[in-house]
Amino acid sequence: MDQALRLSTWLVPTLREVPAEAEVASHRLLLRAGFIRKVAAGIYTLLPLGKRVCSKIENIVREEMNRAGGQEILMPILQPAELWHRSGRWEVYGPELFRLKDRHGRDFCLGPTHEEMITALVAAEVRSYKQLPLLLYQIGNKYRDERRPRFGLLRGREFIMKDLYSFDRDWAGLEESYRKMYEAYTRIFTRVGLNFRAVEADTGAIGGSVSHEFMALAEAGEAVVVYCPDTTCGYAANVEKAESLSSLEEIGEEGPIELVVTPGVRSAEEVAAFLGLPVKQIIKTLIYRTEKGLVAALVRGDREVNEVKLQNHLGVLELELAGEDLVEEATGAPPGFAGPIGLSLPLVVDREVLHVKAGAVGANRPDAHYINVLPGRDFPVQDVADIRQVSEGDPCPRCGRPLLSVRGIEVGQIFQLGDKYSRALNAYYLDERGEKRPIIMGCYGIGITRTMAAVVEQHHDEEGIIWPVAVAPFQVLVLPVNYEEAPQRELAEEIYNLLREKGIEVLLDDREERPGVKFKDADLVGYPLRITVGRHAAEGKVELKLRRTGENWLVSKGEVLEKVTAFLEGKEFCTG
RNA sequence: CGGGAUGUAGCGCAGUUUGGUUAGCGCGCGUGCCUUGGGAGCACGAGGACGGGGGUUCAAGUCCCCCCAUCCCGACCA
Repeated sequence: MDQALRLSTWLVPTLREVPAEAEVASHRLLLRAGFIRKVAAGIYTLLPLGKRVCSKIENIVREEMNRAGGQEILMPILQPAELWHRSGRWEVYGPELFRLKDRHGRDFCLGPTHEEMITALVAAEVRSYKQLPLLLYQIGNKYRDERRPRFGLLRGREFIMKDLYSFDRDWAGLEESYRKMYEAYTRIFTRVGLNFRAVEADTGAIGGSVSHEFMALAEAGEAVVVYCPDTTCGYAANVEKAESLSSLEEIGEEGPIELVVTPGVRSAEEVAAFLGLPVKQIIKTLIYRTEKGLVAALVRGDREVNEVKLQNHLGVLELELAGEDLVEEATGAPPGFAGPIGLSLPLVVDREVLHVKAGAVGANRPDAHYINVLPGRDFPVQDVADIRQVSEGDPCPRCGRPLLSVRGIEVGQIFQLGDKYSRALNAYYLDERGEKRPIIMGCYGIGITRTMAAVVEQHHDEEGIIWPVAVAPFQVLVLPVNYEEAPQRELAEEIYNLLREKGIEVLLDDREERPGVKFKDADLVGYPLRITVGRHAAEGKVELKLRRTGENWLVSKGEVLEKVTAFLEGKEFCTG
């Protein structure tokens, strides 16, 4: 027989008080409801209920990966540095890679992702175009030594991820694999009950060209998404990647450049106010430090620099605002007075800056700015790029409508990688004509544990979690109000056994607790359906209560199975 | 990594400013009685040596130094 699903024997340590460390809803509730416990910063144990939810999500993912033609494998977490040297990422990945040595002093790392390992596998095993396309995936632990783990399962250092890799003969094949995965992801996140949006994304450290992120919409999300309100346009992108129509507005009228004294006036807003100019007429000069040296980035005063775009444009691994001392060394003035004129640093000019005809810029000396500065005449504009951060209200790059913005949790990301890894790790095949060609790859990740937290972010109330049926740890809780009273106990047991036999995931709260405690726990844990066996037990009647709406019905025991089944199948649920 | 804060019982906190009996409170936990439709009540009880190390002092949870851990705010990612 199956294991006893009796709450008295399960480890479900609910907490009445909120641990001080928990900030966001999912973290707080998963701790309080007894789903997870912290082991170290960003490292958690999944308790029985947490493990059940996680398995539910994994199974949905597995079904959809299989449906899309994926084959499940399992690769080691421990990876030899050798593989990472070959792709060049041993250096590129930086401190986020957990590194360790074996007893012989050889370097290893804990896998944050598996492009190297799987490409090496495929390189060794795949020779012919007849073996392609190939979709391989796994579900397992991943390790990233995050700068700042936080929010419980939302950003851990150890987490569970599904990663699938596609191997195709050419780019057309890759696009087909990518499309399949896009559809599979849409099905998965719909099935787990998330309100999500697929958006265009930057490719970051993984590399590649085209990429989409799947964002669960939530205030706790760390990502910001902009999207077009016109659904037929449908533009949506991570702000890191988002573009906007450039303003073509010409600002100011050409005139002779002039030096003005601006004591203590630093920020674009201050400069604009001091000079009596609109902020957009200021040209901001920001000094960045990279591993290749300092660079200056120029944007309009009313814009912000998008550091991801700038980083990609420059092709550098490290990019951060230069400190005060470096700025002073490079410009001869404290921050706030940097400008492009006479500056001996590479200049990256945002394309909107070209339309400023009489800008104000720092003079690279304390307490002074130039006005009537004309780009191209007064400073060189060889390196022009889109480096501005898009924000809400900016015009959609496709249709020009004002963009909206929301916060999201990145629960999945898909990439078209191309041949970056196959060339590095020697994954080639022979085509029909016997010619050697690189395998064209894609990779596709889903954060399983993060998805679990995202579901909680979207499905909870003051009392606790409200699990969607598809991922609930148990679908039904049978709750005898007083387990010591024979009629209640017997009826509860009867219903519990009946539902179990029918394959319904049911848990019996057989604890000798007072009713209030049981009710509070039931709401906190978030079972979608509760069957209360109480004062009507003697008449053979029980109450069904929906966690989501709070609705409840008194039904006789003969009707229970039908009602429960109808609810679980998502049919109309009524008193009948 | 930079900035801010915290570390006292399983959880939440007080005590630290102004060193001084035996370190407290609520919840939780154990036993008993009582109670049983929204985290009951009474009684008894167990549990910490104050994140770690060093120092000052007759005396340190309290003052000083170093270290560690955790959380929050900024630059990265599933």
